[in-house]
Amino acid sequence: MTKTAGRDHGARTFTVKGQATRTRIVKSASRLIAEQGMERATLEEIQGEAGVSASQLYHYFADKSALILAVVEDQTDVVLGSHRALLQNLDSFQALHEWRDMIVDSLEAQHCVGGCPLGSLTGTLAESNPLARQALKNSFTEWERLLRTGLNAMRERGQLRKDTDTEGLAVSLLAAVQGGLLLSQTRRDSSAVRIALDSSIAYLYTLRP
Amino acid sequence: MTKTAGRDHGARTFTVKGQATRTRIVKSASRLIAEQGMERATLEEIQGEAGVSASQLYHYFADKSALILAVVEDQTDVVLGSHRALLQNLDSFQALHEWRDMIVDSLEAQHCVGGCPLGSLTGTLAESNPLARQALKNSFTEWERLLRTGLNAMRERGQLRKDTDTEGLAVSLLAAVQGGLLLSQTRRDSSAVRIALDSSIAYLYTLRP
DNA sequence: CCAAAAATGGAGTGTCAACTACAAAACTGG
DNA sequence: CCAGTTTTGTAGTTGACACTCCATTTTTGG
Repeated sequence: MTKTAGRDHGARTFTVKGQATRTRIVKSASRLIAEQGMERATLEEIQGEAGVSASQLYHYFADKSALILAVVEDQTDVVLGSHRALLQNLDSFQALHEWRDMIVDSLEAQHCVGGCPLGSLTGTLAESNPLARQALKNSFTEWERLLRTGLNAMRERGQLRKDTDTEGLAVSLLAAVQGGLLLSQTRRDSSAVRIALDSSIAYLYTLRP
Repeated sequence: MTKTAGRDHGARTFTVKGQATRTRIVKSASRLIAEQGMERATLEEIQGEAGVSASQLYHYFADKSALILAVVEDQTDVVLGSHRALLQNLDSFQALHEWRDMIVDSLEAQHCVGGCPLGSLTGTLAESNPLARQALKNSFTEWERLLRTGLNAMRERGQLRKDTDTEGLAVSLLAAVQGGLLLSQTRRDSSAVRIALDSSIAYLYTLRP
């Protein structure tokens, strides 16, 4: 008979209070990692930020890399959530510009610190945490799918030529977002991502029927 | 009278042998960091890779962050060096395609591991090491300048319209490189960066006179 | 060739962060 | 209301890793 309390991290059963605590930990970890990088975001600091003790942290996560995985999932939900709203009814170039503004505005809201949460996590985790890399790969694939779906809708509505390669364009747009955010993060200036997106959109204009 | 041997890391004087050792350390550090990320690349491991002792490492570098700064400089030289050759005589769209191939080929040569050394370093250091961020910012600025100069040359040669915004395009191209490499690194598949660059170049084609 | 400086060897130390042990408190469900 | 379970507190332990000390060897420059 196994004592199932404490560190059974297989398929856990949490109370509402427990879920709240778990969420608080993940959100705190996400915030600290985005704001000051993985190295400086120690578990102790995360505990302080979340207002929990070490035992609580290990009650909800097997180890640090499990927490990191939860952070990747959380940031994926946050980022893709904000994009989904705008990309699901991508019916015009106007909507595309609004999408660009959302990206630029949200970067400026954090004063260009952190860049894209998913992009930054990739930089730190891609070569050190295979599970996280896989999760990030899936996140980017889904993001790309959102873009492709939106572009397909525009194409169906006759705003892009029928032979438009929406698959390739989705990758290009995502690359422009990521590259632009990386440059803007480095420079603490949102102009890079704005310019990169404007170029990508300008290219789309040339693909009108 | 100060004993200037050992850990005087202000303005050092090295013998050729010393320089060689220092270089060996930096190269080993660059390699390990690129291949397995900052966290897993401990100083001990770097010592092993370079075949030096701890005292040697601290003979040449004040501390780890000084070594990291040297790594940023080293990778900047390596990356920009390979681009300079191709961008300095950017005289045609053909040359632009060769530039794209160089990027794709060099990523494939390392099996898509590490992505862009500078981009990955940014992901890990931007929010934890202000000096490194500044150095990376300068590196990207110089990279952008190389691109702009190349595009200017193309414009002068009449391959781009006279009113072409080479400044913005340079940023866009750099973003496409960085974003594409990030996605390719995550997927271990070079197609993303190839597609991103092809789109950017396709846009340039629309800017011919 | 010989001092002075530079380069290296080897064996540490201190700190910090991830992780644990164990028990008490607070819930939950019947 | 009570047994079982989940949640939390306190006080550790451990190991790794950045960094140091000092002696010794090698090199340099005059």
